[in-house]
Amino acid sequence: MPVSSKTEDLEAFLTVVDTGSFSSAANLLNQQVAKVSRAVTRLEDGLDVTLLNRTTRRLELTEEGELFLQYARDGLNILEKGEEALRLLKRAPSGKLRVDAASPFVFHQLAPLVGEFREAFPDITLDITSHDSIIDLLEHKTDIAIRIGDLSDSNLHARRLGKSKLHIVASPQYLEKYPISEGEDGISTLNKHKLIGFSDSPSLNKWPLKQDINLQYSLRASSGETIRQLCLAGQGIALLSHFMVHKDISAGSLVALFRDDIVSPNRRESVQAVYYKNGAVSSRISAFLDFIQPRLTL
Amino acid sequence: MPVSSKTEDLEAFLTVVDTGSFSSAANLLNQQVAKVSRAVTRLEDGLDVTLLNRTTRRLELTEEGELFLQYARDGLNILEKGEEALRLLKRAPSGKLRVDAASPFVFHQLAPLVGEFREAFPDITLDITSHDSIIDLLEHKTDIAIRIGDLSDSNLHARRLGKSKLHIVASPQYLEKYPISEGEDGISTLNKHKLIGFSDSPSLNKWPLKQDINLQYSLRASSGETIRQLCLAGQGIALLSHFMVHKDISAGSLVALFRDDIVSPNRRESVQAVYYKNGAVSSRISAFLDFIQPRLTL
DNA sequence: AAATACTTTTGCGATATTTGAAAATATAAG
DNA sequence: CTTATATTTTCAAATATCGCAAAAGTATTT
Repeated sequence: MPVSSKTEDLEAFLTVVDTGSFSSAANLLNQQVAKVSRAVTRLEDGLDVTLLNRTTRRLELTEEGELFLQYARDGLNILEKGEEALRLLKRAPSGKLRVDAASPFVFHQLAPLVGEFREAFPDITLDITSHDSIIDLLEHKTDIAIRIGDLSDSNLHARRLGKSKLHIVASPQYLEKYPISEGEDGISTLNKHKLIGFSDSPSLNKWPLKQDINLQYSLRASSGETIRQLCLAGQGIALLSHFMVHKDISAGSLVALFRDDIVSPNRRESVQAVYYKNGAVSSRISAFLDFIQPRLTL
Repeated sequence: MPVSSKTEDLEAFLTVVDTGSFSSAANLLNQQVAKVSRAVTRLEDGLDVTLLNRTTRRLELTEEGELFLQYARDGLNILEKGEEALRLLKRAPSGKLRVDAASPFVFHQLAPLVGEFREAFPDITLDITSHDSIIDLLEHKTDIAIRIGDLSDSNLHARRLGKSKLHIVASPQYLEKYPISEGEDGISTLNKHKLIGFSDSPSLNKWPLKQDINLQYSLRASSGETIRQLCLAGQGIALLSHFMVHKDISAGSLVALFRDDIVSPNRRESVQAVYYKNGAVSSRISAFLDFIQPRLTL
């Protein structure tokens, strides 16, 4: 049997009992007296009992009212506690948070932030996973996936964390051995070089060049991190995201080839976080994203 | 802080969790799927939290949903128990029932029924009171007042129990000593007789005579029962309700004077029960009235 | 890829409920 | 009887809800 009483009406009933009158209850609830009156009447009609015997001067609980009052109080208190628990949960995020991202992103971006994040949110248990391909969030009980590049349509919510520039890089050692012109003409000589590409990822192998060149890779790897290592080891030229190589470039262990205006000027991969969201975003999720977004170097 | 969740929405949420899908929940609740969907969405919006991560194929409680589920279940269960308690209370009436009636009515009508009533409703504790004047039900915590004659307007509900004929009576001993003509002419001689009237009750002293005679009482009493005793003792002629004297008349200890057509033919006092009623009538009240009404001899 | 089968969500007109303000009604006190 | 105060009712306008159908999402099969 379903519960017929509405919480609003129960609330009104309890307040009337507590304050001893409809008008003071209305005052306390910041409502019209008429509304309170109607609420109690509706409650009584729904329950098919008289809860309060009332005149304009007096108010008395009937025996039925007395009986029901206890239940109404307890029931509402519990619901109220439930709502309060949710509010607390939002205020001080806690629980398990599973984040999935490509391993290079974890390695270069997420891992360095973990320590600080855990200090800020000690009640959140992080679980960082890396999968080769795009995963199903529900199936892997994953709260957030960080994806680079275009999203396939889905009913997930996405939040853009930023854009990462793409660099064409090689090590100084490689370049010393196999020099390449830094000018526009250098691009057309690319296929004469040792190029390193991604296994099974046509999109990542499409370099942002003005000229449409069908690049020939003499070396492939499935992980961007492997490709970076190969570059550092002087194995060739590769296209890698800024977030993976900016330190190497600063340190001089990798060199970024070509000026922006020679390759397609605005070639940037967008970095996005996707997550389920029906109503509000879980506090864990927003805490995490709010935390990392300003700290990322994309 | 008031509870924002509506019981209907909570109910939908719980059913969805229990059945594992919106459509089966809708089926169980005999509602449209759309309604269930909207209910859960409304709940989530109100709480500003995502309770269920759902696709068309899968359904999973979020951590927040898991947390809130417990409270929602408990809260609704308690409210449900409250409503069930009220239903039980109605089905098997119990508790205190305070009935007020004029003492003659108690004496002649109610008292003889008490035994049987208590057998039928062993959980009802009867408290029968008699007050001289019309009482305030709330003030005396009285559930039912039985009143004879016209009611003054009030916001009480009234239920007519029947009408009681009025008899002009005297004892055979009195009549032997002071004979009176049974015909129409006898009425005009009334003021030569010893008449017994009510103290302080003009209405009860207005006899239902065709002729408008200003009756002179040589004896008065405030209680109808006292007047009856005085009549039985041969102290004079009085006007009394059928319910008070029908046994005396049957037994021959009192004589009803004048035929109906000689006094005003339809002079009957209505006997009514009054009680507070906002929504439904308390089960005690209706049990009592349902019980006594067919058993009264008015 | 496209078709299919099933589930949830959304759009929308029709219907029902709720609302605020004022008027009406009820009660107790002067 | 009047007054002061409290509750209920009335009524039109604003909101919300409902049921249906269409749309969108998801996973499996063709």
